[in-house]
Amino acid sequence: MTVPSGRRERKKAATRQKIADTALRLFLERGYDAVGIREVAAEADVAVTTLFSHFASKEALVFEQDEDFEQRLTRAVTGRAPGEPLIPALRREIRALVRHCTADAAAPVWHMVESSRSLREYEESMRLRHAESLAAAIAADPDLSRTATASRTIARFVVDAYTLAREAADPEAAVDEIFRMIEAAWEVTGPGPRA
Amino acid sequence: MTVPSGRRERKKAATRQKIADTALRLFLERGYDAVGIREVAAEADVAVTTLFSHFASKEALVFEQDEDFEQRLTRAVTGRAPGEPLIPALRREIRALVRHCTADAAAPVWHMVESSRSLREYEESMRLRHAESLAAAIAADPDLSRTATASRTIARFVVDAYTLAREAADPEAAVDEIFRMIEAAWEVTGPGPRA
DNA sequence: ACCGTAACACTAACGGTTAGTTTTTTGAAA
DNA sequence: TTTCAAAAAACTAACCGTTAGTGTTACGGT
Repeated sequence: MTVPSGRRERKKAATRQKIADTALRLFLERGYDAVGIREVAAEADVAVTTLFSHFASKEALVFEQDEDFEQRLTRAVTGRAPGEPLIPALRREIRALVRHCTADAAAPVWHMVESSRSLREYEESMRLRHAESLAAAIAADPDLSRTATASRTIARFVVDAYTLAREAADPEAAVDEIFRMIEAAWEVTGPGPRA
Repeated sequence: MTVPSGRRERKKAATRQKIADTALRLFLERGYDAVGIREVAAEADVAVTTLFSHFASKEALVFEQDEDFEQRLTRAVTGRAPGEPLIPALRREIRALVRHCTADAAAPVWHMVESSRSLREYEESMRLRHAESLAAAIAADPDLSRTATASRTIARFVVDAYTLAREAADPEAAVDEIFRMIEAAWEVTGPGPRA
């Protein structure tokens, strides 16, 4: 009953994937802004309303699996080795994420994002949501016990690091440089009373 | 000839102001999302195309004088007293900006911004532009001589401080708390070779 | 075999935005 | 004053993303 037995879920997932694949292909072929929603829907052979039942907006077609990013950040906090300090764990994760998105395979997609104003804006507000999740994870960790403001601030800084490093000439070096700054900022926020 | 003699400029500015005033009034009266562009234009007695020749988007109607913010940030850097260190100057400016926008008079507008998704997103991407300007000002100051990455990072942090402090329970205290973190982050970025 | 419902389709519209074109206003030269 | 170029504004008509309203089909449990 509550476990719809397979076929429906698979068909739905297939439809979603077909839409996302078609969209990304068209966007890369002819440019994000030059391809309309009606066109994507037609090419994927679905109705426009169906497309919007799978994706909240045109931009969301491009950032299909953005929940990965959010989960990887929060898990870098909640799932780090016992006793491991926060900042190195986050640096490791950001490093991996930056390496992944500056890899050659991801280059065309990233170029597309940079070239469209609406995609850039969408990504930024997406990152802010991620920063809020990260802040919640940090604030919830009893080993850290920072103020709400300190948690939110560090979370923002970490997400900033991702965005800034990606755009730097040497992304890996930029991650290190920015994380030295984040580390220092974190140090001056002493743990609260019952550390 | 190349100096259009007054009246034209004044009339243009008056039209712009009338549009902005009308828009803000309607937005506050009935809600940002509930008021359409065609309605604003009709009430201001201008054509829709005229409205869009003065403002790039509906959201821009609300953040009419956002260049103030940008200029105040960059001038806090370029116009600070000789020998005055960067971070205190920026903290002072951010303090003033936060105080200004959390004042009672600004409360209705700010509430409106918070209640609309598109306004929130617009503001965030606006702040990023401001951060880039600030980064340029920092990078251009020979007394500071930091790397491009360090400049951009600190600029982001400072703009983050504004956004985060505004939302904090005690905005003034939050500015101080966040700026202690920023100060520490700044310290670890030693000045370059010819300091 | 039957029914509830999840997935999808279709039509039609709404609201922001822009292109294309034409009219009015303005500043200054002739 | 008349004239003229250009700026400002108007008007029309659309484009595009998005949503509401309303069926229709395909599943899955009973």
